[in-house]
Amino acid sequence: MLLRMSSLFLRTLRDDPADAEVPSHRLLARGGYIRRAAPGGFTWLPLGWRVFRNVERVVREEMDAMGAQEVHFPALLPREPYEATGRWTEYGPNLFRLKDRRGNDFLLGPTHEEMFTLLVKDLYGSYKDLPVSLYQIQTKYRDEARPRAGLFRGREFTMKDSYSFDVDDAGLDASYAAHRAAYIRIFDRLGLDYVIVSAMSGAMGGSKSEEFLHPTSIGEDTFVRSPGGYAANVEAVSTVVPESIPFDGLPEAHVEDTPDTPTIETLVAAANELFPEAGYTGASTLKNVVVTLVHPDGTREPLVIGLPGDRDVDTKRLEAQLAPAEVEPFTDFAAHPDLVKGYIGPQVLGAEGKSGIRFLVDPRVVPGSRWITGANEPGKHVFDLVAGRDFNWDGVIEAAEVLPGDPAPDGSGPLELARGVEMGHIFQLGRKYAEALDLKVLDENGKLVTVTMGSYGVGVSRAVAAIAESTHDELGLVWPREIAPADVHLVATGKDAAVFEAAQSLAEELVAAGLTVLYDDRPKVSPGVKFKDAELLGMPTIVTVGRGLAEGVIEVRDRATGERSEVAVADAPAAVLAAVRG
RNA sequence: CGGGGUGUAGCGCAGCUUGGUAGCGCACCUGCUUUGGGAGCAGGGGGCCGCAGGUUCAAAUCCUGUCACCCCGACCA
Repeated sequence: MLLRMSSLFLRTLRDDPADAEVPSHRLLARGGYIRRAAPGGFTWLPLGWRVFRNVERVVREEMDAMGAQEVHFPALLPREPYEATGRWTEYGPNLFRLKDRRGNDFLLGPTHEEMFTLLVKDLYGSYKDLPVSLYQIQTKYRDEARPRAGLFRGREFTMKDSYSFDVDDAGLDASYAAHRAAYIRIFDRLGLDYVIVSAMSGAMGGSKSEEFLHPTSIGEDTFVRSPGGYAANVEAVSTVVPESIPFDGLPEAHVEDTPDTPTIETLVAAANELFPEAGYTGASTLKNVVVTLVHPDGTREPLVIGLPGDRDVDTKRLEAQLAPAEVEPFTDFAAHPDLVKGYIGPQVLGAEGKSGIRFLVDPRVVPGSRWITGANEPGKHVFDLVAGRDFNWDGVIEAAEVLPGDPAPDGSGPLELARGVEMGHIFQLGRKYAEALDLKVLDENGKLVTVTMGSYGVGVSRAVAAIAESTHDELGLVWPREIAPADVHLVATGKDAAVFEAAQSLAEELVAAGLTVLYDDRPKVSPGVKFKDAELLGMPTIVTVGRGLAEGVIEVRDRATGERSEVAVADAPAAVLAAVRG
């Protein structure tokens, strides 16, 4: 394949687009790879589309290799299947909903669990048909509140999604493992750094879920890792629970005046003034955070979270625990006189308490632990309030923020926090969708059994952005060979006809050998412009035919390392092929 | 969802305070010169000044609304 710059549909920009913040977005726009077409939607230009298809090809090859079969659904889907699983409403405002001319409801698919489940139900009915894994590479639509960072978070994007169908849990484990291995191969081939982290498992009851995160400072997900190899999404981190303490010998609770202590800092200062020998810290206090739970059916319920005062509630962790309910700030103190703003204490909380308000505590609140907390009276706090003796709770919740240095739950050392972007997600769905949509097969005894499923996704368009983000340098893009839009960027400089003839014949030889060559054959363009463009566009090998030709040499340069060498014209094709094929 | 900022040619920006012919650089076209690190000179084409209302003899400019984009925040008991 020969791409001639003189006729390629391409215009590079000298200045960064003002709305592009992250490097990948800036460089992809400047290099003429993508063009913004709508809020959260991009047009792929010829070079960009070549990169996109290369990523897609890697994904497709690995999915095929693991035995998954490719299908293709419409993006425009009817309401009914999504109604059956509750997601028509549960998905909320992120779902693009529309009506046809007769007034029937449709949606633009944000993900396709329902459709795959129904497809298998349509065609298969026996355990002998299973296992089967199906996938598609599809345009997905999510009405994001705030599309961001170019291709990283759009409202239209491309995802490879696959679904496994098995008759039993052992089968699901095998399908899950096969996908996991395929994903490792995919991200290795794409040249993307990744960390496999355990994702939410709690709320879905033991089902397994892992995310492939690409570590980057612009990432939207926070994850943790330990020196001993533990890695998890911050939402999935479980707290190391301290030992319970016997009540014997613990002091009695006592109420103290603590005026003007609206924050934990001021409260700790006041406490240490009252009892200088105690050495109180934020972790000695129990703060009781009120939120409003909004259930999917619209009912609202106040909920109090009790947690050590040195930690804030992590909204993402909280919501992950409470899903599908959503959390909103609590404002309605007027309707709940038992809640004394700023001085809420657990004595009035819980199903058994005076207020009857549900009270969940952090796992660190174990029986026998002693706390300074609100006395349910303005200006007063209670000290030495003992959990399990002086107050009780309705349950335990992992809602406190995870802090650097917290112990890893598997004992592998202190945790560090890092940011990442989700590139892939593998998930044991279990029987949720199969049950909702009644996907059953006959087993070997002729009995109907519900199929168990997994769902697995890779962000294809996002991977393009992540690769650009992770490999660029100050001059421009630096594509890994596997996904570069061309193998070689061949630059002809000067105005000498001999240069263009030599470059042309080299280009033809390389193309004949199977390479894709991006040939800068533009006449009357100065060398500086051509070199800058070559660096911006980021082909892995840059070959220059120019002033060296008089001495019978051309220059071969590696975009990533900057290494350059001169080779004799006659040896050039072989030298370039060697560089490209490593 | 809240706060702040910005919308003027393909890209980057000025003009708006004080209403009166829409400008600059890059890119694009023509000619001449130049050709190893984003060339020079001369000439040229390209604008619903985000959109919709309003005020005015007259609106890019003032007012109202709306949409979009960018940034920050999302709870502090």
